[in-house]
Amino acid sequence: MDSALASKLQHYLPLTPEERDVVDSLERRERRFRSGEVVLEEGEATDRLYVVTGGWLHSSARLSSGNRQILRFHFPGDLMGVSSIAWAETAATLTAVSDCMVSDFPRLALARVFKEQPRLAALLYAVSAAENVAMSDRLMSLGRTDGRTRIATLFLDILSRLRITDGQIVDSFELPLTQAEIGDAVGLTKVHVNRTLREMEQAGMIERSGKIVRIVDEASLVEFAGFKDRHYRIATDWFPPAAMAVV
Amino acid sequence: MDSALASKLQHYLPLTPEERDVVDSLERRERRFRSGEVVLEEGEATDRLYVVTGGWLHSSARLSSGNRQILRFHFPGDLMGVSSIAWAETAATLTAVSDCMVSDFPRLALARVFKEQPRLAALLYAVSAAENVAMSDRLMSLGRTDGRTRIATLFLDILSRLRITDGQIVDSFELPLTQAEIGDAVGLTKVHVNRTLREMEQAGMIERSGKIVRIVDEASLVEFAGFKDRHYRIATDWFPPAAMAVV
DNA sequence: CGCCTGTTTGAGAAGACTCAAAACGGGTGG
DNA sequence: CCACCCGTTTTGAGTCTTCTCAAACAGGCG
Repeated sequence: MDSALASKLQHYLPLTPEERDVVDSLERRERRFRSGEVVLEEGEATDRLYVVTGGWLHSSARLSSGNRQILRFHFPGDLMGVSSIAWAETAATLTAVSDCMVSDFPRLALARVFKEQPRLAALLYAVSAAENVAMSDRLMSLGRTDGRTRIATLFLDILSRLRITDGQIVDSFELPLTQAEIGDAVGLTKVHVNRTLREMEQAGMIERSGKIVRIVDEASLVEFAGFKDRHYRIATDWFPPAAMAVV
Repeated sequence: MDSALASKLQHYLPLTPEERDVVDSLERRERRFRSGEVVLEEGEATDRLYVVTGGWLHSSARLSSGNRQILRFHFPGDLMGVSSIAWAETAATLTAVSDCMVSDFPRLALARVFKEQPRLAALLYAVSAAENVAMSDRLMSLGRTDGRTRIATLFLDILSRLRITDGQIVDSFELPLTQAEIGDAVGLTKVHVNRTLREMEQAGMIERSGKIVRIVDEASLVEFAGFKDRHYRIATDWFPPAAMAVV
């Protein structure tokens, strides 16, 4: 019954009942996808946005060379397919990483949010700004650090984002990605990912068994990778007041 | 007298007089910076946003290793320092690339936009979404392509963004960047940038004289780099109607 | 003229890539 | 319960791109 988007937004700001209603109305049409299934293909025409309500997905794009870059991972509460806000064609392919649930709504529905719930609109804008900064962090990671640091950063990012919706998680998590996929995310080949993971394990940074990854000493890995958590908090003090209830 | 932000936004959507007033009110405090000057330092506390009203700037961040990554270039009409929407501390350093003009306003001023001009707020959101996609493109570029392609992509991006405000520009532009700065933008060393530029020149992709760069055959360079222009158009058809004038 | 910043060139090293093949592991059908 | 299969992980060897260190070379400015 709990809307995933609402619960993510509530993490930042307690919503009024009216705001909740509006958010909930964006999550009516829910669909289930199996691990590996494609929700939306790059280049497809769409005017819809997608919300993760359970599981993981990623968005990726493909180069003419055939290489693929994974652009982002999406966790419960995340808004996906944001490019359809600005264009009629999707910019990235959405693929289910694990079995997952996704609901979608037409971008037209956002008009109501902007018109009737300015505070909620401001929150969406702030979340988008935060995502922009998180993207910048990844840019730094790919442009200016070596393989080991890139993978460390990826793991820390996943860990911190899983924690937003799952308070249980302490120092390990299940990573439903192949090494080839990790490579597509951090800009390395699968072969090099393998060697690097191995090195990191030997160096005592991580432990692996099956698909479970354990971060041995998070604080020092954060230090090593220069990791910054961009999702935990955002400023809400400048927002306009919530709309009055129409009584 | 023409507000730079307004004129960029008008490029996407004709603004009502009321909308224009609100936008113009964000550009009152204008300051001048000389090439190389720092407008805002990474980590500094701020609650302000910045608008480029003339010239170029870039935002960058520094790794503990001392390496720097240039995250974005900013042209007239661009909103900078967007991280202050979400946090009290700046995430990136803003530096003037050329002599330039910048105006700034407190993030609190955005509240009025969201409250009174929902259509304008939607436009800002859509622009932010488009920037997110542009950032994804750069991620692909750094993660999955070689030096030559990265530099080609950078040049094409600059060219197309300069054209938005300067219709004159055809196939060449002044590049006020050192090779070290180009390297910081595309994730290469200055030495390698030098060699790559030289190669590109020999291959007949570009011509250089002083700070002027000429793209010899734009269409085939676009093809070569898989470049996509993310700034020219955005969809506005889902926006809520403009607020009525209060008479 | 000399200095400073930026560009160019050289040479060797390192990180990451390619191609290739072997080992592993979980799932399926006999 | 075993044998087989397929996708994934691991390992090996050689290559290429990019980096580092270093020094020479412009060009503008006081």
